[in-house]
Amino acid sequence: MAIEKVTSQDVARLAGVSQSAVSRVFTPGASVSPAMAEKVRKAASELGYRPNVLARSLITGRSRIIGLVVAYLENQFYPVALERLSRALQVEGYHILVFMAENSVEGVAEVMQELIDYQVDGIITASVGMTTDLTLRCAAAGIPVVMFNRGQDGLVHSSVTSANVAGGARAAEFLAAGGHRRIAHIAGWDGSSTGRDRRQGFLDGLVASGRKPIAVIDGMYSRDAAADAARQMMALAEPPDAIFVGNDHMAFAVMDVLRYELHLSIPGDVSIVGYDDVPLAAWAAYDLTTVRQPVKRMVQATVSTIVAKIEDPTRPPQKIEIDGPLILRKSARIPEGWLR
Amino acid sequence: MAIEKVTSQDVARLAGVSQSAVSRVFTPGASVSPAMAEKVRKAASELGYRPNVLARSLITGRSRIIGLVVAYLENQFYPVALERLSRALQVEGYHILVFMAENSVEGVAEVMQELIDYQVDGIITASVGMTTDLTLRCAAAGIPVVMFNRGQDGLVHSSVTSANVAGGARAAEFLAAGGHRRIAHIAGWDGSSTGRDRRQGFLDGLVASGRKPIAVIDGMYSRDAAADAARQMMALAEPPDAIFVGNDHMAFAVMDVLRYELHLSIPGDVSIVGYDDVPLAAWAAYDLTTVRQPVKRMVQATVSTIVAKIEDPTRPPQKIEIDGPLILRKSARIPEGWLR
DNA sequence: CTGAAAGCGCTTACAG
DNA sequence: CTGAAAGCGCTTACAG
Repeated sequence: MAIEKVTSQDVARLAGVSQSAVSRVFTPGASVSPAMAEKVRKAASELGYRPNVLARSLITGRSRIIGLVVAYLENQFYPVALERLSRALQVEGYHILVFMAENSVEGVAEVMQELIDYQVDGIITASVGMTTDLTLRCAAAGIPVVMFNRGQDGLVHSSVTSANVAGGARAAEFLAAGGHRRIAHIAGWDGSSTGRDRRQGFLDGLVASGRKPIAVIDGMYSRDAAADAARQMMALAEPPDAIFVGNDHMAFAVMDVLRYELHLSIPGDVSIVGYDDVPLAAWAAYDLTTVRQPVKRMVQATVSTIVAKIEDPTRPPQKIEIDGPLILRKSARIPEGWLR
Repeated sequence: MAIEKVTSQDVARLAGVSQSAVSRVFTPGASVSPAMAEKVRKAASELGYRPNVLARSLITGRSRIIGLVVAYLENQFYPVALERLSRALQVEGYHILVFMAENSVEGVAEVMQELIDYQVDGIITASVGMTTDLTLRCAAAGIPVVMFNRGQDGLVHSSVTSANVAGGARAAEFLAAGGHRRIAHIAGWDGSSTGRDRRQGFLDGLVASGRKPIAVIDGMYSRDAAADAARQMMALAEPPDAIFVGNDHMAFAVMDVLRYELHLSIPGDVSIVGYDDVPLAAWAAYDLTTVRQPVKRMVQATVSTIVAKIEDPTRPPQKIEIDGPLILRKSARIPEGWLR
């Protein structure tokens, strides 16, 4: 049933040339005469021959596989990024091998091991915290790593994030300018750089406007945790009139609690600002004012960084930060005369 | 900087045994003495050795890579399925190589070619229509294919779907029992078996209740197309009082149009029933009554089917259909005494 | 430009 | 149980 695999040998035989010649025809940049190329291509297409990428990788040391380590896909930001990353990488001749990780040290360790087994040319991590241990092991194995949407203190790996501190500050400034008096923050996971940076930027921004948050709770990037945080905050004697939420995914949960459990109006009773601008944020049901993460440019930067590093392993790691605008929609009161 | 790769040779040298012995220790089922295993493992862990999966695949003819062809990830059903597929396959020792396809014949053709280049052990397609051409080429290359959430007329490949005809019928029966008088359908893409089957089941179910739909429009599994369809239907002299929508992703768009453009109440003015039961359907903002696709069981069936077929290529293709319940929420009037 | 040969890192008969 | 050897399908110096 299964037709025999056709190899460069078979093509060589049919074309009446050496096997090396066949290989050269399929190796960009190798020197072959037009006549040879012609003959070989004809035979190849007759047999339906294509080079075995895995065999090639054994000798070139390049698998053209990029490992993507990701912990969960419920937050719409990640599927969107995955789709874009995959398409952009395909254009460069790479493909993504998916590794779903538990967000635990052992989970990530196990995955890293498998990544190495598959001889991936590079690793992109998304939505995973990586410990220094693993970081070092990758460096030891000589595999370039780019952290997508997560930063790192040291300068071991490259990372691509949006300008989270600035974004958080922008949210603060906006909410302050909107005349809100009791501003709270449901933060992104404190174990992540994005969560910490957005919180930091937000608090700094508030201070710059001469204010302080009335409450800050870690929402863990989880719907349930964020919903609980919202309930807690709204049970305060003086509940917030504005909440900056660490990402859209949590903001949706918060909005659901405010509207459908507490029967509050948004932004009438409480203004909500999110972070990410996932497609769902633009749907009428939420219509969420949010700080956009420029996924397209983040993906471009990620792809070009990792490709460059694969081609030249001596390249130093880069920290890339891309600024994103505040997208005005209907979930937060817009300050008079606000022009962005 | 990049530490040298450690090979089975290196381990053999350190352990003072032959390279084949090292290989055997890492080959499940090969015969090695406990003493040998002990020695080799010690040397291996000392050097941080792990077998090169790609080199292994060259000789075994098994890459332990499954190609996943998927067209888009905006519909939350697919990221959820991707995550579950990936985790389940990881347990079986496989990983997913992602191929984002254009939903065109050429797009899929190009992708199929690359799939073969990477020597994938099997292919799972999701959200893609495949033409018979490609179908045959895969068979020719001897690569097992399982179509996830899409059926096929012939019996060339295996497929795993939910019981779409039955599901559509269930929706019809439910809406009819709810006493709706003007029932319409925004159908899934007519080019897909799921879209056609759900429509067919729905129409049959309506007939069984002695009714006919007042309108049927192809929503193309697209938010925009579905929204347009909703606008068209609601502009009718006698607009529908219930709409069965071919999947949740479109149903959300329809609900947004009804509520926020037309200021109608759901289910007060119009009942909505969807299909899939994606996580978002349970969120309070939509609270969508929908026919569940049992993703977990569909994934299990997909994984076991493809693994079995890889292990025994003579296995005949299978068509697996898994029944899913109607999940009652708040977007559709519940008939009195309705007990499921 | 072209071919013969070595070798990438493994697995797997084949002897012993 | 163990080792020497062949070979998976390629790429790439090395001669010519």
